[in-house]
Amino acid sequence: MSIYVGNVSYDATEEQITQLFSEYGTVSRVSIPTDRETGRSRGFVFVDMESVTEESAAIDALNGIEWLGRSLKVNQARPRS
DNA sequence: GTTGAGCGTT
Repeated sequence: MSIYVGNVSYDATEEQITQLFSEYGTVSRVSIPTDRETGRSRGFVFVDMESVTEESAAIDALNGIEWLGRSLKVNQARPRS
């Protein structure tokens, strides 16, 4: 069970993501995939929490909010291919 | 600037 967060600012850090999501539960993992060539954030992150209840709460609360100047798109993550 | 890795031949 993990959360996908799209449209995230390139300036966002794991720590900032953790703090944001910790408001709604315990963050067990944060992943910010970076572009292999440029080393830059790709503009989205993945967050895992300790229970589906917490994840649902976080998705519900954070989807669509403005954060670091960007409008977050928070969804249930798709499985990695 | 919207879904994570790896470079492996079952």
